[in-house]
Amino acid sequence: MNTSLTELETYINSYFGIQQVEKLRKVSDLFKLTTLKKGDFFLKENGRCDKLCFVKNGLLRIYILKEDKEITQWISTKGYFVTDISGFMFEKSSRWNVQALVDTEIYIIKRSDYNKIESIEPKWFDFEKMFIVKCFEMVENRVFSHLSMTAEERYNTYFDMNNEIFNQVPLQYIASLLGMSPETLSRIRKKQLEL
Amino acid sequence: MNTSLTELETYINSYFGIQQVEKLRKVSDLFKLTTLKKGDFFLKENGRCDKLCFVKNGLLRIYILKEDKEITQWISTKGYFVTDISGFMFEKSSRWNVQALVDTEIYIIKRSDYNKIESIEPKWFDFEKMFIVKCFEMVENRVFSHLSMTAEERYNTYFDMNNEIFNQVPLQYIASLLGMSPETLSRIRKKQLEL
DNA sequence: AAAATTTCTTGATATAGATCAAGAAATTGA
DNA sequence: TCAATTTCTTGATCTATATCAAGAAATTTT
Repeated sequence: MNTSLTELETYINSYFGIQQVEKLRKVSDLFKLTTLKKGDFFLKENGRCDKLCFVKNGLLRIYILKEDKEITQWISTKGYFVTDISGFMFEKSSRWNVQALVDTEIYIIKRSDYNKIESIEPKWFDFEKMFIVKCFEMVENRVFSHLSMTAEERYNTYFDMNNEIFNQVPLQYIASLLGMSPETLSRIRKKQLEL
Repeated sequence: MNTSLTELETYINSYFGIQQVEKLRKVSDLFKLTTLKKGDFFLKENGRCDKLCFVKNGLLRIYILKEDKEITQWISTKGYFVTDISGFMFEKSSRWNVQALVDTEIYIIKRSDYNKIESIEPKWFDFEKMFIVKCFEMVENRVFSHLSMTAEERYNTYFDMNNEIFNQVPLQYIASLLGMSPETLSRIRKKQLEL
């Protein structure tokens, strides 16, 4: 592997395992760079879900409206692949809203182009499967954190992995994603400062 | 599709989408029927994880020991496929314990045989991917339930989908899986009876 | 840069759910 | 079938976290 890979190629390599430079180029050419302004949506609840994106920079919030409350399921930073995976894979409409929290650059691939990848890389199915399994594992860990940790422990774990977003994102969203109220998050953070 | 399919074939058909009777027979022949006595383990934490099983009847509990407490991640009933998915796929050791809660009949497939399926059914990768995506969706829903529901709401949702296991399983395990104490579960159930 | 809006913090209070303890009920096993 | 063990229930109490409210701080808009 030489060093002339683009950022996107590097991520495709590391997430999906494609090795050959030529294939990486062909696959990454299927992605189109787009800019979302703060507040713009990549996906809307119940809307079409025929694309996947990769965050080049900026922040995307995945959330849903439930009984007049916004529940933030996740916040994706630079380097994440984002879509409503089951909407995308099963050609259903999106369950989630995906909205830019700040001006955000994303590489978008349409489903029709996504489906071409297997002809570029025959091992694609295998790579893709492994990728989805990793996603599964990550979500499974989140369930586990709710079965076995306090709010403060969940905060600490999340903070250790994601500290760079705390000065960019309204904390209320992080509170929601961690399953606690904004006030509780605020108090936990205060307590941590005092130590 | 005729009606002479075995139970296992029927499940493989409905979970993975394989249609042809001949292929279903070949795939299901890779599974070996085994009986676990109550208390026997299918997988052990940190043990080998080179097999997947399908529950013919009985109950398997997936759990982990954390700081002297058993955290029950899931209970699988008849019709579930069970393994430590990331251990199985990535050839790592198992993260979970999987133990029979009652005498349980399972069909076991070894990883080496599992890997033969793609030669029987060329579309296997696709079916398998869809299956994993469904698993992902299910776990994602569980996360969402912890972000947006009370203990009682989680109980109700779970009960509606799984009421048949409530008279077979120690309730403490169900409490753990729902992320609440046994006492809380007991009180919620009492309250529901009173309505 | 001031006004308007949104977000965050903090205190007071409420409450869901945890913990502890003990007896009741159910299950297992000799 | 009776004793031993495990599980469940219930009450009392405690605690983590939610809610409400109001002012402070930060951000956005004009």
